[in-house]
Formats: sequence, structure tokens, C-alpha cells
Amino acid sequence: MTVSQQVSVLERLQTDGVLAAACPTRTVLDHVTSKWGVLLLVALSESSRRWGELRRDVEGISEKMLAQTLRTLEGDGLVHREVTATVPPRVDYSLTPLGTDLVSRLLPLMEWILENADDILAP
Amino acid sequence: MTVSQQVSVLERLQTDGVLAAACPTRTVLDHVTSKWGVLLLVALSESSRRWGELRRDVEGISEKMLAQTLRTLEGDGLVHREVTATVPPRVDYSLTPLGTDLVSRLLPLMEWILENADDILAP
DNA sequence: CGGGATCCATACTGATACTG
DNA sequence: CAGTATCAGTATGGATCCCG
Repeated sequence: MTVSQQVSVLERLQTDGVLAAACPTRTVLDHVTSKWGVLLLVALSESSRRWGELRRDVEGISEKMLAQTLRTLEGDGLVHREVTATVPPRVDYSLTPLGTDLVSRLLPLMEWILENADDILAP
Repeated sequence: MTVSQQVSVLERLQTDGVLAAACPTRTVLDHVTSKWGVLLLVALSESSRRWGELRRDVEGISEKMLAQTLRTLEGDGLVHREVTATVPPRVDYSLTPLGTDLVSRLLPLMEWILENADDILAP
């Protein structure tokens, strides 16, 4: 990414929002960067997952926050919820096209964190 | 990004951490995606800024969270703090090379949010 | 100007119990 | 299996006042 591109993004962030309070993009940013939102989106990046799988994939998440975060992401149109009316019931979660697009921007960031976590926490 | 790349990133996230609890990368992720951390990093993306400038740039941030978040980011080696001992005192904040590198991964995400916020919140 | 200290409200977490 | 409901404890954020 060139410097001129960086500047233009920053300028648009200032005028259109994000850095401005009360801007709708703040809400989206909060959802996307929420503690569990990122991890769930990443966990869904490869394939659709069932409730119990997500609960195991994302270690440490409580059932309450799992349900709450999934509902938020579903409401944002990032995650698709599909119920199969069987006994026992089966519910699959998957990324929507919008969610897939978002995750493609998210994974480079996660990869960076993975590679640099040691540098950050070591000193 | 290809599918094979996505899979490899996810697999490394599962084995090396992030999705695993008690992993150091979780801490880094929390700092980077903290409510104000993202906005401050972006605000610093173009040039170094003074305390008062950041306070105005990032609308809605309280002085407490500004100080707290800046100290965290400084401790993570992402932000550099430079004090000029004058009267009145002057303190400048800027991105470290590590911080600059991180922001280059962060801006595409912010740009995506900017472009898709309407689609997410409208329905 | 650039913070630190304090108090309060909210959000999150954890444990448990219950349901279709 | 996939949740919902509730309560209690904790962590986090915000508002305010104060200081060198």
C-alpha cells in the first residue's frame, strides 16, 4: 500500500465517519472488532460450523456470549443461521457473501498478529 | 486471497493460538481490536499527533481511555511517546515501525467497513 | 497542556437450571 | 443438541475533579 492510499483512507475516515462519534460505522466497527466477534468470524472462515463446534473451536466463550454474538453477527448480515428440524435439532452457521468478504480483510490482520505476537509481548 | 491460503491461516490460528484460550495472541488481539485502540492507530496512520489532537481526532474518547489506550499501545511497542520538556509541556505520539506495519493491515479493514456499513445497518 | 485519581454505570462472565 | 433464563460477581468504560 502506497502512502497516498493511506492518506486518502484516513481522510475518508475523518469525513465520512469512524473517527467521528455518533457515526453508524462506529457501530459496525464495534461489532466486527468485538472480543468474540472476530474469533467467531475467523472460526467460520473455512466452513460452516454447528453450535457445539463453535463452542469448542472458540475456547473460553460462554454459551451466553456465543448466542449473543452470533445473533449480532446474524443481524448484521455477516453470518447465516440454518436450522434443520430434526431430533436432535441441528443448527449450522456459515458466512454470508458479505461475511466472507469481511473475513478476507480480517485474515491478513490475524496472520500479522500471529507472526508478531512474540515481538509485542516479549519486551 | 486463495482458498488454500485461507485454510492455512485458519489452521495456524487453531494450532498456534487465538482460537485457543490462554494464548498470548489473544492478549494482542484484545489490544489491537479494543474499542479505542483501532481508532487511535488509524488516527496516527498519517502523521504523529499531540495528545490534544488525538483527543479531538477520535471523537467521544474520554481522557481516561485515551491515556490508558495510549499506554497499552506504547507498552506493546506499536506507538512511540515523545515528551518535550517545555512550558506548557508537549507530548507527541507516533507509530513505531511495528505499528506502521500493523496499520497497513488495518486500513483495508477500515475501508471495507466504510464501504459496507450501510449494507450492514440498513436492513 | 497532559495527564492521574476517584467514583459510578454498564458490559461481560460464570454457574446453574430448564426447555423443545 | 441447541439453546434460553436468571442471578451474582467482576472487569471495563465514562464523568468528574484535581495537579504539576
